[in-house]
Order: sequence, then structure tokens, then C-alpha cells
Amino acid sequence: MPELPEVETIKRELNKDIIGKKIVDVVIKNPKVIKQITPAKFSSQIKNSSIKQIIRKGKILIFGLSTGKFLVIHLRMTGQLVFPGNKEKSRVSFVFSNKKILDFNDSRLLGELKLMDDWRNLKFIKELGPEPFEINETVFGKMLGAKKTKIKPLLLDQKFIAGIGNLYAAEVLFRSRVYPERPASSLSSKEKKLLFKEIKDTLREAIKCGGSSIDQYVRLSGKRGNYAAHHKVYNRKDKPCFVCKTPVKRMVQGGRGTYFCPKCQK
DNA sequence: AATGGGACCTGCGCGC
DNA sequence: TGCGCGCAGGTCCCAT
Repeated sequence: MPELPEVETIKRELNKDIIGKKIVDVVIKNPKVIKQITPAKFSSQIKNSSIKQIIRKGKILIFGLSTGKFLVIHLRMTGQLVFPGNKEKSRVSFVFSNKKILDFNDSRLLGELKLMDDWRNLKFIKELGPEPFEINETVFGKMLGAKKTKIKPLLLDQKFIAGIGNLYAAEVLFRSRVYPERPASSLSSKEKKLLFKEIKDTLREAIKCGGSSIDQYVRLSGKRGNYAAHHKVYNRKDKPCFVCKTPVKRMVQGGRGTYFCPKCQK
């Protein structure tokens, strides 16, 4: 579900709502989502700590706790953080001293909660590529130039660049007019430059809208994000391209659906 | 090195 | 109404 804009939205809302708050209880309704530590230890080591800071790395959220430990949250496909929660769909509930509850919901149970001494030790995080906002177009161009792989799966590769997922990869390629099967190294310098710009613009616009709510994703408040109204191709199979009216197509690349305009994207 | 397929999971919408 | 299938904002692992 959530890509950089969605996780960033949640991070900003958490920053407003739960910094300094004390967790007095951790209720685990489905232990499957707790990784690398027993559920009992997970609860007991979080209980009675307060939240000092919220960090985002790519699509991962990290809560810095007053004990010095870190709660690492990967929402994967259907993870939600909702505050205050409603318990119903909750897999794990964090109960605060004022009785309000932060719920981790996750219908597909693919999400992960970890408690770590240092989040920097996580293999996935160590291997994470740079975020689009951390590099410039020259660096991005050089990164692409070295890769013969298809551009769309490459954008999904978190080791290559962090934060882009299936939805935004399709959107940025449409906006750059680049066909998703093109080898990365085949992009002209003009195309690389445009792609880099569209990645940053798209992510920024999506953050401004509070992310894209297609199915499961909601903001911390439970409200939907509004960016789906701006999607150009994602989830628009057979609908007319906003530029040329040609029906948007869907194909499969690396097992993932890819939406594109067969006329606009070369 | 680059692909493809399957696995992890649940739940929705669709066509029959 | 009921059932089976395809599909899902992610990532890992294995085979070719």
C-alpha cells in the first residue's frame, strides 16, 4: 500500500499528535506482525516508554522511544496506523496514558513491527538507495546510466532508489513519457532529467494531498488521502489518456501491473 | 546480472 | 446467492 508520500503523510501527522505521549499498554491481537522478538518482550519493552521522535526512511517508519530503543514499522501492502483507533481491525494497539489508542491495522498480515536497539542495523535500511530528495539530477543520471534493466522495475527497487512503489512508478513514467520497458541506460539525458523532475514533483504533489487512497491506505486520522484524483494512469485501464485520449493499457512486469499510455510513452 | 515465478496473507469485485 | 479467479500502494527467495 503505502509509498513514500503516504508514509510521509503519516509521519507528519504522528509528529503533531503523539510526540511526548506515554505508551502504558501494548495489546497484541495477532502476533504474526511482530518480528525478530517475542510478542511478550515486544510489549514489555515498549510499555511505559514515551515517544521522542518519528523518523521515515523510504517506506519505513521508526519511532524513537524514551528508553533509547526504536519501534520500526513497515506497513507493506495493507498496514495502517490510525489514531485514535477503533480496535475493530487492529492487530496491535498502543494504549497511551490519556486512554487514546494508536492502532496498527493490517488485513493481509504482511506488515512488520520490530523493536530494535538501533534501526540503522536493519539490513533493509542499510541497503536502501538514496531518496529522490537527497540527490540531484546529475547523480540520478549516472545511477540510471549504469543499469541495463527495465526502467519501471528499477524504480521499484528500493536498493536503487528509496520510496517509489508501483503506483508512483507508473505515474512518473507517464509524466516523463517514457515506456516502462525501456532499459534504464537507454534514456537520453533529456529524458533522465525530466524523469528526475517528475519523480520529485509527483511525490511532492502527492504529499501535499495526503497520499493516494485506493483501497486500504488512510491517513493517521482515518481520513483518505486525495491524490488518487490526480492519477494519470494508475488504475485507469481502458480509460482515455488525459493527453491523447488513447485508452490506457495495463501490462505485467516482474509480476506487477503496470499502467501506461501506449501512444504517449515511447 | 537480469528475469520470472512463487511465497507470504486476506479480502474484494467480477463473471458465470 | 454462491464459487472460483484475478487482483492488490511490498519484499524476499529460488531457479534459470
